[in-house]
Amino acid sequence: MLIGELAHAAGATTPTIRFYERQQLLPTPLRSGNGYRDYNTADLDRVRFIRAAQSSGLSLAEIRGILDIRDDGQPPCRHVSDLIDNKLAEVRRRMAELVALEQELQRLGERARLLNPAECGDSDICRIIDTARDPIPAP
Amino acid sequence: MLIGELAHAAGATTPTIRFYERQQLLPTPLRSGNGYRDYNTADLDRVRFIRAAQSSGLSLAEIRGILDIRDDGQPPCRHVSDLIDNKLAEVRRRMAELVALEQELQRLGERARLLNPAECGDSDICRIIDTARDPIPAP
DNA sequence: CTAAACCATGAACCTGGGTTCAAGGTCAAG
DNA sequence: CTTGACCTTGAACCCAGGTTCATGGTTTAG
Repeated sequence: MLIGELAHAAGATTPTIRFYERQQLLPTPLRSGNGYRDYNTADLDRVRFIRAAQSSGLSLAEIRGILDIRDDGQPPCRHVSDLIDNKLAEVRRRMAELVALEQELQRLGERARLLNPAECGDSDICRIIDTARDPIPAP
Repeated sequence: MLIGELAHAAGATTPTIRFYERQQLLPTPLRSGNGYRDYNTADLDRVRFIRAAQSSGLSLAEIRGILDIRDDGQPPCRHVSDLIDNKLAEVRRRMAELVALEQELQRLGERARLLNPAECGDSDICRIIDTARDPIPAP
């Protein structure tokens, strides 16, 4: 299989495959007589695995950790399971941050609606965002 | 005010203040006789504004947009209001992505619990993540 | 025979928001 | 008069996950 075929079949691009090789995510491939990389279905499975793991939020470094265990001849189940638990906790932390950010933005949006542009003096940069002189004129 | 005092008062570091200056977020400051940057309270307000806007999820480029309008003598209310609305939509998109990711990770976590490591052959990389040969042995 | 469509390599570049480094000037206290 | 804590500059570096570029070889269709 040529590199372009591999890339296409796995939903990646040719430079990305070479990049994965440099990052030790893919083994040094065989070469055809003309010097072209020659891939097999195991390589395709591997790239597909990388993309699947990536779409589950794993970083390339974490994926390499899994592949290294596999290449060592061991089942990576335990490691993967821990990785998933940690990632889930991380996703939940990030979601909590986004909820807080959403609330903050909603607060700012309401301020923007209550605030009369004509009342914005030159002394502040933006009374919507600036919380220093906080109070808003009573309606 | 010295740069270190400004940084400290605004909750930033000295290199960050210089960085903001390079990024045109802060005007070229006055210099004291010894060549030191000399800041006033308007500068402090400005840095505080930048930090407040950043903590509401605005990028430095967006913040510069607001400051440019201000420096132009106009009230940036309308622009800021739009920015906030867009940012809110973006945060909600990102949250939806994270919810999907959370579900995916939960699914993988359950798979990990159902899957018997002893059954993981050498033929796959990791049956928890790999969805190719999906079915899991009935309990 | 030539043009298109592949492939090869190494190196540089991108985003964002800074941090770190190297080499040197300034100023107050002890 | 020296030590330490400031300040100055430009340039390089960090993270991740690639993309882009320059230059050149190979193969296939017309």
